[in-house]
Amino acid sequence: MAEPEDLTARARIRDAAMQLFGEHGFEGATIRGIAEAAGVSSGLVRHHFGSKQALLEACDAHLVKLIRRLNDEALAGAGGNHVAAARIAVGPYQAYLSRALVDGGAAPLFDEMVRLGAQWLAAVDRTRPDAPDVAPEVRAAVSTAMALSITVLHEHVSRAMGVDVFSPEGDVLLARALIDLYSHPMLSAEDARKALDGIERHR
Amino acid sequence: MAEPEDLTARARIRDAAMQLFGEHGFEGATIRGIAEAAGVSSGLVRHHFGSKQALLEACDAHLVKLIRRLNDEALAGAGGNHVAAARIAVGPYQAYLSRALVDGGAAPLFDEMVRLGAQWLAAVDRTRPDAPDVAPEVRAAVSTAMALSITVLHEHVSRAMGVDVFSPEGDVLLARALIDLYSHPMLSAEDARKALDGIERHR
DNA sequence: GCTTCGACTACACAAGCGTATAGTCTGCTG
DNA sequence: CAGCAGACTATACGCTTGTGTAGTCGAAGC
Repeated sequence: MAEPEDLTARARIRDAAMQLFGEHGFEGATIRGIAEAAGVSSGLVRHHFGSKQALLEACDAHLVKLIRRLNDEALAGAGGNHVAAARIAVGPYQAYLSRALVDGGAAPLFDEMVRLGAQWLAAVDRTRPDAPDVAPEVRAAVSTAMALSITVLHEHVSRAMGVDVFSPEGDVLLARALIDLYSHPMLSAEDARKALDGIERHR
Repeated sequence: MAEPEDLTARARIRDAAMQLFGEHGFEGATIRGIAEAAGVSSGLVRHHFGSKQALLEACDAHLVKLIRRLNDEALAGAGGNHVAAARIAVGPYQAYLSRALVDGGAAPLFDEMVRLGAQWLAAVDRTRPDAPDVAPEVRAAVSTAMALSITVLHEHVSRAMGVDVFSPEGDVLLARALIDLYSHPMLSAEDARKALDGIERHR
């Protein structure tokens, strides 16, 4: 990322807003605080973005653009390893992503990730012996949420793991844990059948 | 749950606070709004809880007590089916749970869920052929986060699934999706080995 | 050289916030 | 009956908030 002093004031305000929105939430962050963090007057924030709500929307749009670019890069580069997808490095914007998802502002972003996940799922399904029990988009929705959970709950995951998941050591440990979890089914075939029977009986 | 008019004013205030904190976040919710939702004056909120911060802490404590009770019931009743654990029905408090987790207030709650998950994981490990690659507490942390992701991101999961995950139909669909996902490894043994080699090489 | 326009600041304003205080009402205790 | 404690309300006080307005400054265009 560029040095702060190299960015235009508009970009500096947006970056500061994403950090403070992520830290304190939309209501918790103040225009004056954002302006100070960006090194400008509070009036300039209004001059460039019009209102606090519009500033938030600009941040959302910026995040979508950013993630889309990261997605394209990852798709072109790593060849679509989905273990990496669970460790999305949105750099300094993780907190903002979490807030946006919980506040409900990141809906288009989530939907796009589901679309990407469904694509990959369809590829895996072709090499699968038994027919899946539920529609691909449903499984894609659930596994997308699970992939995002590491980012959204990174604070708690880090505390429970004893290492910051976004540090180099934490990243390696997390990757190994994900590989282990993803390569070992938590339910045996008979357990799955029993669980399904339980659902049918329950209805 | 009891009817609102049967509860003491203190309990009504706490319930209203949990709903509004969950809906609008800590800063977004107002004491006056909470008081109105509870049908009392704003002064009474202060009389019972002292401050907004203390009210939040009382809500956190109430949630911990509530989840602990639900956990005990589920453990005693269903026999420890962990598919059910991913569909924690915290009733009308789902939104509050999500906020608390993202705001960082629900740390003890998350930790307790990890402890419970680790316990169950240890049981599964005993019937596992190969030795796990990473420590149980790490895997427990990751799978706890994944289990919670459905609740935290329920809005997005529901939208992507086309059904509200907390409705009866959505619950069944979600359960079947989880059983399918949990009984089919996303990574084959060789894929896992390749991924692990990739990590080693990368270091 | 004068005008124009956009970046930018300083200051003012009304509204809403959490908090504080004074007081009322009710039921219990001696 | 008096006294008191606790639930509860009404109202007020600073303070911060988002927003609005007036004005400065510097560069580009004619």
